[in-house]
Amino acid sequence: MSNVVTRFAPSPTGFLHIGSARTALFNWLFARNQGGKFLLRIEDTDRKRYSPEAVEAIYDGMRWLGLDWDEEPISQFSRVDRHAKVAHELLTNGAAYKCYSTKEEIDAFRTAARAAKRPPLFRSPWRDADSTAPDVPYVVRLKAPREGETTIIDQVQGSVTWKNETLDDMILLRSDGTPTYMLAVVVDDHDMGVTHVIRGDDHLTNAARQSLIYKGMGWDLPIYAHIPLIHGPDGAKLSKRHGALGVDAYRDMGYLPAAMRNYLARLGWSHGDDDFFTTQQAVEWFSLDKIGKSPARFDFKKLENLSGQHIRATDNVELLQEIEKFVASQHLPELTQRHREMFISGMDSIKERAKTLPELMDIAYYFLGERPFKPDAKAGHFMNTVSRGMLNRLTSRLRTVTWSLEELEAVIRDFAEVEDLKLGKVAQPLRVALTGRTVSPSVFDMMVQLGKDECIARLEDASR
RNA sequence: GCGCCCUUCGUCUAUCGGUUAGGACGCUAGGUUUUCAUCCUGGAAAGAGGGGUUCGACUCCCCUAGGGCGUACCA
Repeated sequence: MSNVVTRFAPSPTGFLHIGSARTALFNWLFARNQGGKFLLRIEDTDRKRYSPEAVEAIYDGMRWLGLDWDEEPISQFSRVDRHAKVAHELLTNGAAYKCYSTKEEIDAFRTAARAAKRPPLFRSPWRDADSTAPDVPYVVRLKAPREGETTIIDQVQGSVTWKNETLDDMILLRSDGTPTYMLAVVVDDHDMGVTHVIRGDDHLTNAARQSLIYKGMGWDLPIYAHIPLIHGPDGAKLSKRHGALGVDAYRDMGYLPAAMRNYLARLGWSHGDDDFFTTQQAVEWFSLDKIGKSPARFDFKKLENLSGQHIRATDNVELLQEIEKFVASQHLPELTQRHREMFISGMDSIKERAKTLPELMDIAYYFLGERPFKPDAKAGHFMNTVSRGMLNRLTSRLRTVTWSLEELEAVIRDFAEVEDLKLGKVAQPLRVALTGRTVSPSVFDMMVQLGKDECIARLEDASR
């Protein structure tokens, strides 16, 4: 095992955001590719928003996506004492200072700065003051350098430089003594031994600011990789109005986790011209330098196509397991043993007709449903006195058939010839009689699978 | 406002100075076919704009435009 350690650090917002899921996937792929560790940390310091259910939702999403993590997840909130300790160390070694400015003073400063067209970065008067200070609440601020520049070497963004005058003295510890996100992230990443920070590029500026904390503590910087965000189909930031935001929504729509991983990985990362690949291949191929810098738009059509390809490529027994998981997650009636057997025997012909699990189940209606199979609106057009008569004659012939695929096909083709009909003219009413629908797998395949008794019974239902 | 990032077919992308700019999704014209799919064959479709550098730029540099992110005692 290498020393690579990556982490995924979501806030428990109630669901696993699809964009976060991709970030998690990249961290997971990199760790697995390197033979390192992939850790999970829940950023639950905002207690107003915290709930155990929200944390569970993150785990659920991760499990569904098949992103397994190493070691126990870390609760950021549980580490507040450690964060405060680091803040005080920073205070002691002069890398931070106590700031007694009130919110009102800060607001006034910003308003004035804006009016004077100066940067609204707050310049605390306490930065260079004596530590002999009033006995009132204070915040701990980082004493950020005001001269020179800070450069972040990023595996995706390249070398990015900021003038230090554009970086502020950010707050490390709030006036109530709790740590801010900026401090907590740095301390946790360091303590967890994180070697590679792979996260959304909305954090790029934060990397520069956070690097100053590392410097203040004399810690080594992790390797950064800021990946571009995912946008909606219209190019705008992915939001509620684009629909499906959480990975649970994709599970509910019946996409295969493998397809999801494939699609998400391909959004912003490439391996030559490969579009369709297994998770194992993605793990083998993954590298940070093949991640692009521009944001990608979410394309449902492509996801759907990939989902269909994965369904077709999945082993039948495995696919049945996916169906059962889906059925359970949607609280649908459990499959019976007969259903399972029918799925296995008919899978080859139904799986090439479906792009999602619900579609798969819809096509399986011919054995999931129960007799009698009443024709739906479209199918009804195929049932009339003429077709019923034809079907009756066919039924009598079928009673003497031994029901092998070859014989069935031969008999029905011969029957069509005798009736002076094209095969389709026989097959379509037959399909309707057997399934009540105009769309289904091959009638020959279905008949063999359903068995003679069942088919004859359905034909008799239809003749009434 | 300031800072940083981005810009190849409608979409995801390949290309790492020299290609008829390739693939995939989608679209489209056919073929296979008992329906629907699958599958097969073909087609339309791109370097944001303007300057440089160079024998030669999609590729390197600058400017413009457009988009994104950041600029909190949120994370």
